Amino acid sequence: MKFNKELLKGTTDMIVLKLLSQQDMYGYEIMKKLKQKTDNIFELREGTLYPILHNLESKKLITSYCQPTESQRKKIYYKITDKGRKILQDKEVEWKNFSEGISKLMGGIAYEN
Amino acid sequence: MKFNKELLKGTTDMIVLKLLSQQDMYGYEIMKKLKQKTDNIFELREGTLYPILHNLESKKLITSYCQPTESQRKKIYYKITDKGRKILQDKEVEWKNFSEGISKLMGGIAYEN
DNA sequence: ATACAATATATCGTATAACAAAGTATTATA
DNA sequence: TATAATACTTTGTTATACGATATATTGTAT
Repeated sequence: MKFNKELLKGTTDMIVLKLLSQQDMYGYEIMKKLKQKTDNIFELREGTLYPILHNLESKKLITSYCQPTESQRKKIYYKITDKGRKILQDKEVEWKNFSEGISKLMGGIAYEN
Repeated sequence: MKFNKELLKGTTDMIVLKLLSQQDMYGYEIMKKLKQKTDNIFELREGTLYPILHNLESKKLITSYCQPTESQRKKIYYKITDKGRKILQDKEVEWKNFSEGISKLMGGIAYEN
């Protein structure tokens, strides 16, 4: 990643919920999709993503199911819930407030006090 | 504050350096200035700010001095160094990359995959 | 005059969260 | 047939913001 990983804190739930709001996905797919969508700028590692998914599920913001398949490979699909979409909206507003605040601070003209 | 405090992580050094790039200030003044400049949206508490100032000073990004005064009150003024200004620029670029990445993800149109 | 709020700095313990690393197992490829 | 990629899990580490508490000075209200 091209930035301090600390910056990511507080945004991961929003990112995962957003991706799942567009389509159901399994964990590994989310990792790949995030990298691909952001030209490798954003990345969530296994040790970060899977605990997040378990946590979101425990809060009923997403649900999981196993796609019926002929292979032995375990794939756990996740689907965003109505509650999840609501929380996603809240988090988007929160992010907007925060990033606009930073912009105001950082983009501020030198003479303003 | 009107947002998840986790969002602040990774941005505090940048914020403090930015404020000090505009004028020398003492700790308490920085706290007040930040609140005032952002209409109470942003806030750094003592337990956050003072350790940050000590840390930035240990890294030579800021220096401190005591303004000569008739009062007994201890006020430690901080001044950004050339190194501090350089690091501030780096952090601003980092923030730009990060926030643009989030925008791309969150503002993305639903049909894009 | 006297209590209380605001100013000013400091530090310790706590909580959260992202990551690295290591582990297990399946499927595809060289 | 070994290796890489896929797929999920868990444990320990690290960074960092905060709450709480402490100390002391200065200003204000009763």
